[in-house]
Amino acid sequence: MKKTKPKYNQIIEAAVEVIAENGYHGSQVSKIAKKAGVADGTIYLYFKNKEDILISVFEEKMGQFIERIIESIHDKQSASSKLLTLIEMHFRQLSENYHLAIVTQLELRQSNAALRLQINKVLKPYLAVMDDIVKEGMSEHIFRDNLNVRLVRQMMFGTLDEIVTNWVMKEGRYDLVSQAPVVHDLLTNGLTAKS
Amino acid sequence: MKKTKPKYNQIIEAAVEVIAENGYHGSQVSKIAKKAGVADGTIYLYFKNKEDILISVFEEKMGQFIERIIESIHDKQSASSKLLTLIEMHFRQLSENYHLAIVTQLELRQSNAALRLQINKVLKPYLAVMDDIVKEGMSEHIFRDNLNVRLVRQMMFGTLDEIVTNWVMKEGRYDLVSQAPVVHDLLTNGLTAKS
Amino acid sequence: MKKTKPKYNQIIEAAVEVIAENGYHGSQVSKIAKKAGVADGTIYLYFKNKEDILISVFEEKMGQFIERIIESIHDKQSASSKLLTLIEMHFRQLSENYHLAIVTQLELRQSNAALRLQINKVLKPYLAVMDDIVKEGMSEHIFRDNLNVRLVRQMMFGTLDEIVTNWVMKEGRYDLVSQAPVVHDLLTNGLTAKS
Amino acid sequence: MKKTKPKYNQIIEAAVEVIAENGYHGSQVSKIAKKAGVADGTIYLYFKNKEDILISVFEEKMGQFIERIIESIHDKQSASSKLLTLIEMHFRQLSENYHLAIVTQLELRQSNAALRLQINKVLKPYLAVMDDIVKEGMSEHIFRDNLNVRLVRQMMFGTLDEIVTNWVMKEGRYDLVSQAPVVHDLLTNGLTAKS
DNA sequence: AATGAATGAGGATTCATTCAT
DNA sequence: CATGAATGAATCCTCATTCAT
Repeated sequence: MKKTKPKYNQIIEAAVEVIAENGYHGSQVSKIAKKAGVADGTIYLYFKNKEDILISVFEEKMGQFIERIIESIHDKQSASSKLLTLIEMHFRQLSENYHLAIVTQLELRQSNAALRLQINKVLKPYLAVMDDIVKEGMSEHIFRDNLNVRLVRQMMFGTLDEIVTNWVMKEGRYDLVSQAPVVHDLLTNGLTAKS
Repeated sequence: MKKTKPKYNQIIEAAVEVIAENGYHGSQVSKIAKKAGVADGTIYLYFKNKEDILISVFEEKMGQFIERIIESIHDKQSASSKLLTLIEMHFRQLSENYHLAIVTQLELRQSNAALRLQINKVLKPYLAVMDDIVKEGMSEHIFRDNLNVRLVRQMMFGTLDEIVTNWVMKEGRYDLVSQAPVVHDLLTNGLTAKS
Repeated sequence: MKKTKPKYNQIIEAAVEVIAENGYHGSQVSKIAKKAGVADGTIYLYFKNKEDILISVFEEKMGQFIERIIESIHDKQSASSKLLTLIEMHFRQLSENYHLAIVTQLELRQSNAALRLQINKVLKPYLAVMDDIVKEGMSEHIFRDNLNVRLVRQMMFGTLDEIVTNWVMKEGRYDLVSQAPVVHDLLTNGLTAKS
Repeated sequence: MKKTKPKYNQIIEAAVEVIAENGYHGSQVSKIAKKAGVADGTIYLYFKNKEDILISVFEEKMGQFIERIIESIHDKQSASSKLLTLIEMHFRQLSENYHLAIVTQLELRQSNAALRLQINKVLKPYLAVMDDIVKEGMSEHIFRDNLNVRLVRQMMFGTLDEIVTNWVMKEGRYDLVSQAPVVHDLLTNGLTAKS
């Protein structure tokens, strides 16, 4: 049976809340400790340093984020429906966790180069999922067979990321999930009018 | 006639270089002053505070950036060729100014929420140009007539931004400008195979 | 009958090693506990606090140190030969226990004033032995009869201490014990040429 | 004309007082700054870090200390009278500056290995003066001609150092300078009764 | 206009000690 | 007796900004 590490999770959850509320630079370790209900020093029994808290937050949360997306698209039949599901899940998960959305879209980007390298490493599996969908669509002949996978994936990720960031900066005042089909349509069919 | 304000420009140019070389957090006001060849205190005769330097850097540089794009697309006939030109110019200008690319794609994003609001304000005219192209394409019936302009523009900007950021993080080791036609094709035609 | 208290001695020995290897300020209680093979908390079943460990180290080690010197000089006939033996034993014991020498000559001196008062108390019997030799020499008329015992003892101890400290700082790269006769000669006959 | 660097000297003097009063570990940078009448940050315009303050205190004070001794013995005729003067000056200077005596005899020894290396470097010229006196005495045939200079110097320095340390620990309750002739006599003539 | 010496607020981290088990 | 997870106080240094010259 897996040990639950309650303190570790308390600190992770507290960090998300504190960063979302106070911003990256306003999030002192003592503030996170207080919110987590532990002593300052206890933080350092579970994390190497402050940066390690942030990396761990991202790893834990993105790990779940990606797992759920993989699960959801698993039983979808076509690359196209997989893409739609991915977009929906991407929007839904961040919609349903506004604090996390603030942290991933705004605050975590204020980190330094070293931390961003770690973040990119965590993102890799997600980008690989996108790559797989593109490749699958190509072999299914649903997508064009001469696509530059890297560029397509950058379009996909860049589009989703920018849309969520705008939504967060508008303080989540409109519905994000309902836009998934439109985004899916734009990505698959482009701007051009059908002749 | 506009005064040339040589010190002002010296400081702006110094700031771009210092930030590109030392990163956002390694760029102390004293370092910028030294590179600009002025005393620390002189900075505060031209800028309200450190944040004001950064905003001004972005305003000056993005101002030129956008102006040149507007100029370039001015004589293009169709929305589609305007979009291609915009993509080319976006890639070309950042390709040709690697220091600026580092600053806009990586370092300036480490700033706090307040600064990023300012940055978004500066970006507005650029986003408006994109919106206009989309609208023009719709009225020309080159693009579909039921496009959600905001979402399309977020797809466009997100795509370009993500592609340039990846290029910067790969240290500019491949050619960016030559990818413009492919990106244009992806945005206009999407992923789907032509029937 | 005295109980052997194995843990107590384990901790004392571990402390000497840890301090010699890591320096006074690099010797955390947890490090000593680990080397001794006990839990951190166990330390506090045998010692009042960290300072108490250090005092005890000094008491135990200096106790043996002094005992052996007293034993060695016991059967010597004259004050002069007692002095020679004391010098030899002082040098020999620290020579043969380099770790202890580092601790007594360098590391323990980094302690605070309170701890040093304790250390001086432990040294008292050793200084008394020196005083006795001086007094004996005076009553034997081997030494001058008007000596200021305190000053003489400070000269003796200061000389031996400085010589050993220099030797430790030179990392024990030369033989210490063989210098005992010269030091004995200097102390007894001084610098002056015989007429 | 030499610039007086008033702030630098203020900080040095403040450091001696603060360390003498509060001990090495009780001397926070902020306490030194306050006593010197400057802001905390000003300290760092003149010193690299806290350790650098301590090294500088020792350099400045020992520099003067040694200079005055060299000056005083300059016109003395024999090695023996030079030695007497050196002892007197050593005792006098520390007698007259009790704060400095506390710092050099007790507090500075609590420093780490790195700092002690620096201290030894500063002491070198003083030890060289002692060496010169011994050599001079040997060539004058006032001292024995087969003396081990290093050992003699260690005896001299160790003796003076131990005597001053004892005096400081007895809180300066007796006169130190008046003991110089006795110490001089002990060093030159040793313990042995004249036949 | 220009200088640059001086300011002083602010925070991550360590480690001796405790106490529930 | 023994454990070791948890505690929380305590401090050096940086750097944006000011202001007397």
